[in-house]
Amino acid sequence: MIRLYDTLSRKVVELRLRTPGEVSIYVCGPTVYDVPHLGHARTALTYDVLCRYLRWRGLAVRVVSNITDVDDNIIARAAEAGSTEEQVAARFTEIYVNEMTALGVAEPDERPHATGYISEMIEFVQELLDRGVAYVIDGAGVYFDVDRYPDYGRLPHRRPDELRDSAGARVAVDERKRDPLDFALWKAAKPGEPDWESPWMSGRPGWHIECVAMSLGLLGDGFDLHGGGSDLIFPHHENERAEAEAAGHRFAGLWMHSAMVNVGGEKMAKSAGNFRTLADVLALHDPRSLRLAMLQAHYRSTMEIDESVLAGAAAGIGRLDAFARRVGAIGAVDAPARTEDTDAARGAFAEAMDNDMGTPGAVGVVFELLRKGNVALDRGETGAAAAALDTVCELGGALGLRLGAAAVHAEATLEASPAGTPSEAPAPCPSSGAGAADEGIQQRVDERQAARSARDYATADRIRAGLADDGVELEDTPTGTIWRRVR
RNA sequence: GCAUCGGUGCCCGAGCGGACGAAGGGAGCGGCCUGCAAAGCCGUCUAUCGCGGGUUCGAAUCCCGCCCGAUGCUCCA
Repeated sequence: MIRLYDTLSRKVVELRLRTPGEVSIYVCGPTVYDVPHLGHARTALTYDVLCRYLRWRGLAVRVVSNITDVDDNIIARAAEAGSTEEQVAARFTEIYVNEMTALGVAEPDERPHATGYISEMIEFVQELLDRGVAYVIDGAGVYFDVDRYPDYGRLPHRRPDELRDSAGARVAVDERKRDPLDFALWKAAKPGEPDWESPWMSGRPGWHIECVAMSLGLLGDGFDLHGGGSDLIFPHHENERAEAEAAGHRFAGLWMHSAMVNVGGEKMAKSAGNFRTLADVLALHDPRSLRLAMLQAHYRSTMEIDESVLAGAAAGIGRLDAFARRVGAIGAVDAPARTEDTDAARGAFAEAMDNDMGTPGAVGVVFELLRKGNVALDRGETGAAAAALDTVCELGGALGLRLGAAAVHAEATLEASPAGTPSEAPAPCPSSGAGAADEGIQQRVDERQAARSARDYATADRIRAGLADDGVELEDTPTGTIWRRVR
């Protein structure tokens, strides 16, 4: 039974599916007016891991994640850059998608753009107007009438009067609104702003209606799970919920929110001067290191990211890869499909993940199995080691961690038996092989081996040092020397 | 101010009434293995679980108070 924390009920509840075996998920994507930062990475990674795990559990997952490409920030950005809103949105959408791909975040099944759903939004606003839960203010926009939705405030767990007290505290309230809490479904366009025709006035959609139209439009009423960053709980998600339900639609079955990333003890934000772009991190680190670092914290706890955290995770990735190399170096062996250790690991892994996506525990399980695999290898129990590697790869894969991304070169594996043997590592695991450019290196490795055999360690060490200068690292194993590029 | 979440070893970070004699990762140190490295293994630093009360046969886990921090109430992932 898969259980997740539901923001609405504030409880860890069973994930109930609208259709058995199929999970429908909507994740709020970015507003594309700037480059992605670590917070976007954490949110994307959280739901990427959720989907991968659900698929590993045998469920069919359909995930929709939008791109908000009409918004005040985009308009402001276009104005200051002297370009159009379309250009700004297109540029940052491309960057976002590229960086998510680099991060290893799987493409959602659908990535709708808000601008592609304007007519659906207009219909939806009309539906709300027809039901009398929205009203038009001439020249300003169409507003949702919060008083007509008695459940308002349940998601953020605030009573409307509490919310009302702070509404307008920092934002000027249009006094023509019936209630300060009322929010825009449709905004009248100011001169020069992008706009669409509507039955009320030319303008553009409000933020919340965009997600309602896209989620309900693509996934249908009562889809299973709605996710996003915790900073979206209010007002965005609450307003989405109000709009959808007030229009008579059953909305999300479960609300999931991932926590924020802090830098230097504070929420990362441009205004705090601690803004870290994803590109900055990706330029310095293996994307898997960022993923591991985030996996090692629970998705609901605020986490701190700094160089030491990243470096620590990088070392962990190094161990994972080293294990794959060691096992790879022994070549093909008869590996049992399962052992006591792999069965136990699978069980513990699922147990951790089923319990509100306990990735830190799940990662712990993977590392424990890795250690057992290494012990088996040290003992010469190659079958058990290979079985452990298979499972480490499989479980790592369910978390989006691929092993052995760096090329590994080993004579032993070059001579290994044909593909398809039982011990052959599954797809995400390392494959080896030497390209033409590597022949020179292999030759030097062979020369060093010859020197070692002749006990001419001075020569052997000189060759090794030379290779190190060229960015090639060696590891002597019982089955031969393996080498890899470290830069 | 109101609300929510959190304070666990040198660092990150799980656990959330009994299997905790507190996972896992990282850093340091010692040992084993290795011609030497690398990789690996073992050990260690390494835990009065923010402070003070209480409930309980039993509390890191529940309750009360206090201190500290972050977040939300505002565009925000």
